[in-house]
Amino acid sequence: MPELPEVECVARALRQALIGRRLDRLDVRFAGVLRPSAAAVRAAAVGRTLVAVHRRGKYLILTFAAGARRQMASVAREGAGRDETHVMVHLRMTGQLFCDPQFRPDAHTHLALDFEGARVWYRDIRKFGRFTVVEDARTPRALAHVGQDMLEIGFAAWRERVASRRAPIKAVLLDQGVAAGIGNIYADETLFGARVHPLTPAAALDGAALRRIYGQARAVLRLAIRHGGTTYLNFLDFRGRPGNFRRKLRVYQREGEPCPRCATPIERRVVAGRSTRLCPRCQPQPPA
DNA sequence: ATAGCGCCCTGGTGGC
DNA sequence: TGCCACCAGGGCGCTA
Repeated sequence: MPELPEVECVARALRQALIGRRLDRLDVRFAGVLRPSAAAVRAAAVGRTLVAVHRRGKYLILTFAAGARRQMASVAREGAGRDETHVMVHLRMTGQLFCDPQFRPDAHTHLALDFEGARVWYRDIRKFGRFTVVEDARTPRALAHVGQDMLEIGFAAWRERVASRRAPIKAVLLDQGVAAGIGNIYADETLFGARVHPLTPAAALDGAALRRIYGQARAVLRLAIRHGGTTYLNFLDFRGRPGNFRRKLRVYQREGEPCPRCATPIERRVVAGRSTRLCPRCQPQPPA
C-alpha cells in the first residue's frame, strides 16, 4: 500500500520524467477513478504542460499550465500562475502510476496519460484511487482536514496535536488530520522502534516517549524513501520495479517471527480496526 | 469534538 | 477439484 515514502518516490519520478512536458492525450478505460468527471479532468489537464508536482501526506497534486513549454518561464517568475490547474491524485490501496515501455495494459489498467515523449499508466486493482480536479495546489478545500506532512511538521506542533488525544497512539498516528503520510505499515514500524505499545492512549505518553515516536516516525519514513519504498501486495515504482524496503521491515507482516531485538515472537492483534504487529516484550502493554 | 462503523473493490485464502 | 464466504485496508460519510 502506498504510504508517504512510496508516494514521495512517485512524486520524484514524476518530476524528473514529466515536468515541462505537455499532456497530449488522456485515454480513459475506467472513468470511475476520475472526479468529478472524466470531462473535468480532461479539461484541467489535456493540452496543458505539467509544471509542478506537490505531495502532502499520501496526496499528490499535479499542477498544469496552459499551452507550450516557453510559457513555463513566465509561470516560474510569477509564482502561482493565473491559469494553472491542479489534479490531486490519491493511490489509496492499490493504485500504481508508472512509466514502463514494456508494460501492456490489462483489465486493471484504467488510464493512459500520453505526455510528449512518455506514456504514463494508471493501474489500480481495487479501484479505490482517485484523480480529482482541485482549485489550488497548496491548500485545496479537499485537503482542509489533512494535517501537515509528517516530514514537514515540527515536534512542538505535532506534540500539541497528539498529546491531548485519548485514543490509542496507533489510531492517532493513522489520523491524517494530525499529521499526514503514515499508514498501517509505518505506524507499526514507528511504534516498534519507539518501544511503545500501540494501545497506549496518546495522552498517557510522557515527553520522552512522544519524542521517540516523532523521531522514529521520521527516521523510518526517510529510510523507506531511500530504499524506494515498501512493496507489499503490488506497489511498484515508477519504472515498474518493486521497492526494496520490505526486507527492512521489523514487525509488519512478521507475526510469529522472532523480534529482531529480543527474539520474542511478534504478535498480531487488531488496534483501531487495523491489524497490528508488535513485540509484546519490547512494547509492553500500558497499565489499564 | 471525538470515536466507531460500513462502504467502496478485488484477489487471495481457507474451509468444506 | 471446485465453490464460496470471508478478509484486508485508506479515506470518507454517517451515526452516537
